[in-house]
Amino acid sequence: MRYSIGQVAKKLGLTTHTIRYYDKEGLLPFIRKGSSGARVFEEDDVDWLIIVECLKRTGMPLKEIKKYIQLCQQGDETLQTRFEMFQKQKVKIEEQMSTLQKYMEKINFKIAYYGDAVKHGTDDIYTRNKWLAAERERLFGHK
Amino acid sequence: MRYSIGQVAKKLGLTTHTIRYYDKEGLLPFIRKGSSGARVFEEDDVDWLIIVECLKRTGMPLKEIKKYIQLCQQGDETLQTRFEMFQKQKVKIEEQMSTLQKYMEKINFKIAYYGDAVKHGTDDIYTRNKWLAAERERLFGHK
DNA sequence: TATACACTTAGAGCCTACTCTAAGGTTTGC
DNA sequence: GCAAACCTTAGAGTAGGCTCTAAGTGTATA
Repeated sequence: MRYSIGQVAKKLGLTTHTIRYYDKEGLLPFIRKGSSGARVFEEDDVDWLIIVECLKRTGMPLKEIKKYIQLCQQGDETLQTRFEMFQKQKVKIEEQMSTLQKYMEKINFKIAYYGDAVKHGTDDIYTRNKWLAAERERLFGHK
Repeated sequence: MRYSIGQVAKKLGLTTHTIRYYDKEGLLPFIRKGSSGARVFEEDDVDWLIIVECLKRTGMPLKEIKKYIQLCQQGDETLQTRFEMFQKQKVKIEEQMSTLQKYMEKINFKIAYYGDAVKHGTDDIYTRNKWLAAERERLFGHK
């Protein structure tokens, strides 16, 4: 199966502009053009774009994704490097998840706080921001 | 306890430039200035900045954070709105976590793939990208 | 008193990642 | 054979979020 840029864009939730931009930036080096000059996406190219999306959405800058592509193009000598790259990315994702978890606790505190405040019709200065005060004390090391 | 902009920056892992930028953008409307014109951070102001960081790091644009501040300044009538704002932010974080989880699966697949490839010293085209092929088929609806 | 190191402002510059426009070529269906 | 709906390029513009500079003021220590 072969796909046009528009079909791929639609399926992956990107715009055709964005995909062409990625191509211009060297992120899609394997794409061929048909006789009319239009990009033809083979299944492998779609798989590739899915990986680009995955790396981008987990916080890897396009420049670094490009480096990965260059590693791929250099052949089997870079397999170990590529392996390590994905291991690092995994650690990065784990960090992001635990960071999100940490922020979730603050948000939950705020929800509890505003839940109370809404119930009483006003901010309760006595219970206000207990969690935050604890966090500030942790950062600054005193009460 | 009172803090200078430099002390706060160091503790929160921001630069003084960034904090001044936030102030300029209206994100720190409560900060007072000392006799020499320097910003004086009270404990409440630090707590406030911690919340700004929390919202920003969980993907809220500075503009929207500013709207929250404006709600805070409008008093008790906006308590319900603020409550809902944090509830929405919680949902957003949950979505981010499940998205990360989804991408983590792809990364794990790639790690397994490269683990194999490193072991054999070359890409194995037979097992290559099985997961990705499945994903592509899911998106495009055929084999 | 000198020197270092804070702090201040206004405003320019930068980076990433798009996003869009203009002008045009190709393909598809009636 | 022509309109609609694709596709192409080069390149300009935009948004968000900093990041830095210049020029200056204030404070603290030797």
